[in-house]
Amino acid sequence: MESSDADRDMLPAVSCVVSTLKKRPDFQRAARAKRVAMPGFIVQMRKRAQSEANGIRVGFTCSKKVGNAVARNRAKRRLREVARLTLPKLGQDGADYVLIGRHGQTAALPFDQLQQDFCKALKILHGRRK
RNA sequence: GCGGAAGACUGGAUGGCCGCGGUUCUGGUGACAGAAUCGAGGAAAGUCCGGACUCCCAAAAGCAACGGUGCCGGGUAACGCCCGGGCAGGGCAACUUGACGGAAAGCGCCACAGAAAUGAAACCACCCUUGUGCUGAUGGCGUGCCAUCGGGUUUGCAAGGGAACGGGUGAAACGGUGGAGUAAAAGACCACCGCGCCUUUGGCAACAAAGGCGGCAAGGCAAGCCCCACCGGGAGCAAUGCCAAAUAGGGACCGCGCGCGGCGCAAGCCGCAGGGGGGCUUUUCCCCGAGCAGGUCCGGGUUGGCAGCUGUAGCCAUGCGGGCAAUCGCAUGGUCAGAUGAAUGGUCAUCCACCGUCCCUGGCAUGCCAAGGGCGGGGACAAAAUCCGGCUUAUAGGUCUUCCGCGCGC
Repeated sequence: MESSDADRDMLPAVSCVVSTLKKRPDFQRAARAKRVAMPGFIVQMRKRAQSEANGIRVGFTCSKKVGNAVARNRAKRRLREVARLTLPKLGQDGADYVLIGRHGQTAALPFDQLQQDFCKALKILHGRRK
């Protein structure tokens, strides 16, 4: 019982490991792809070629427009938490996601709304790709 | 009690759920999993000074240039920092502010105004002398002019001289006030004050006090150049070292070739000359040119990883001792982030500060204060990036200590 539950949770997690984007060229490629704007953030999504990497990859960007270092760190942490809770269930394998923070709203909006907005944004992106 | 001065501290708390980065241990061939433990600040900020550390310039000394500092003494690894003192401003006081060396080394500037802006000179006014207008007497005649002699008390003009007190200008005018003096006056003279010099005393010193002398000759700006004293080579952890990948424009050696002289068959060696080596000089020392059709070896930029990377000029806690203090010495114990698209959190609940508003109670100088309750808002400035010592700037609110002035009571 427990083991089967664990297996069901583990199997997709193994095939869809969520890793972090670290290279500047990856961000630049994602910036040219499709994007959806929400009140708290902007989401970009790019379908990778198969040879590049495995699993879901996600990156976070908060420019100086967001504020000083404290404000940028807080915005980035909330975006990271949203992605961590949502992407393993709803993300598509082989895609790069980039979340961009916005001045004020990313740190101020209620956390529930941020999550709902992210689900909505993913639905729009995935629907458009078909 | 009110008002003020100086200094120190704090920078929300607790809990639930879900996460992140080191280190150690356990399991596993390994990817990894689990457990334990640690995980931002007083400014982590600005990157403004001083160092440690690393590499580069061939080394040392001197000079020049450039940059910095600038009362004195102490502290420190060092500083432009800190402490104590002096001097000068501010404050009734506690206390506080200060690019605070040199203006008789030199250059430059000081607008406007004013007579004059620095070896002084003299516009108005003042005083003296002389002449004259003027005026008196005598004489002449063309009766209001001329000549001669005299006067200057008052007044006008001119010339020469005295003096630099007064006026006026200015930020500033070759000391200030008073006296005596004179034709009028002036440090020309006298007293006190200021200034300069000398001596003595106190102090390690900056400096202060006292006494004497000089008669005053010496305006400000050095944050304009400058002079004097002291300090400083440059770049910075994206330093620097190592490994791997992928590839050429690079380098070294060999070969051909190569200033002069000597030795030698030759290879080569020695000497001299020349050139190069941080701005210059000296000394010491090092290197040897240009070219290629070749051969062999090494390997740059770039990307990734590892080291540097956190343990010490330490820091923290407690105690003792020296010192007015900054701080120093000793003893014991502890040792506390090391990320790199960058961890140290996300979210929810309750509480504690704080703000706004409403209700009720009390006080009175009738719109304020104090206590209680309800509702709403809501956490200051700001996050390590090689590491230390400082400075500067930002900071909601709260806490504590010492001191000063005023009022009241004893």
